[in-house]
Amino acid sequence: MKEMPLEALEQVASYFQVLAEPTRLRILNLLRGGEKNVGDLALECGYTAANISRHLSLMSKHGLVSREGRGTSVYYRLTDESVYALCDLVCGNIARRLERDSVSRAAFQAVL
Amino acid sequence: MKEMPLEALEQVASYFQVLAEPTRLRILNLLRGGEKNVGDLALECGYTAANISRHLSLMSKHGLVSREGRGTSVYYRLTDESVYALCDLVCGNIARRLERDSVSRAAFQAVL
DNA sequence: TGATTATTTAACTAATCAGCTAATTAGTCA
DNA sequence: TGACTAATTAGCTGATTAGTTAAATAATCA
Repeated sequence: MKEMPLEALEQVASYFQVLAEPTRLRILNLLRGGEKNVGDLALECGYTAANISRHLSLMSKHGLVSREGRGTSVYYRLTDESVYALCDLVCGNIARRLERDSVSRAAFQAVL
Repeated sequence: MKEMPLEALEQVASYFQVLAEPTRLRILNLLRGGEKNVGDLALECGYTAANISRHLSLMSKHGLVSREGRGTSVYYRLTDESVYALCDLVCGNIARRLERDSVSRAAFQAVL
């Protein structure tokens, strides 16, 4: 059994924190289709560009997305696809819990 | 590309939220060694039993840990080990980011 | 240069939450 | 039953943060 130093726990926790927000998950999902700029993401999410920009900035800081300015716009893309593996694991865990709790899985069948 | 319904995003986000806290990660790590009761976990973490109890209650609600009362004590154990797969993926992502940023990986080598 | 558009940052508000202490509940045993 | 121990819950405080609007910063083009 490894002893996790506090600093490592904090880094792992802050990474999970980035994923612990529906709007950021939505942005990541939108980026499955390829890079998009801030304004387009804001429109698709129905939030202000300022808000989306802050979400993207946080995700960029944690290395989930990469930034590239072209013209007056800034395009973001996924740094790598491993984030989807995380989400798939979580979806699996949630589905298993729902199954254990004998609750309808209908809401997640579309996702899995 | 799947369209994630908002409710699903919120459930995934709230699952990540459970993992986005150093004390809860520490508890999960302590439970690698097998079940423990609230008081022992509180001692090992250096927090009050009230605090640890609330963390355990949240994790139990999300199906990460299972509760079993024996005598006057309540023992918690991991529901399954899949949570460690999540943490390993995150550790890998953090390590890769540190590598990209040309920063020392020393802090994580003990963990990987 | 100035005008225009896109993004970022600053400052604010409301909501959430980790920690605490104190009170309450639950289980054991004399 | 009452005394005792363990766990949970209620209520509080300080810190964090997702959203907003407004101001500031880039980048292009006339």
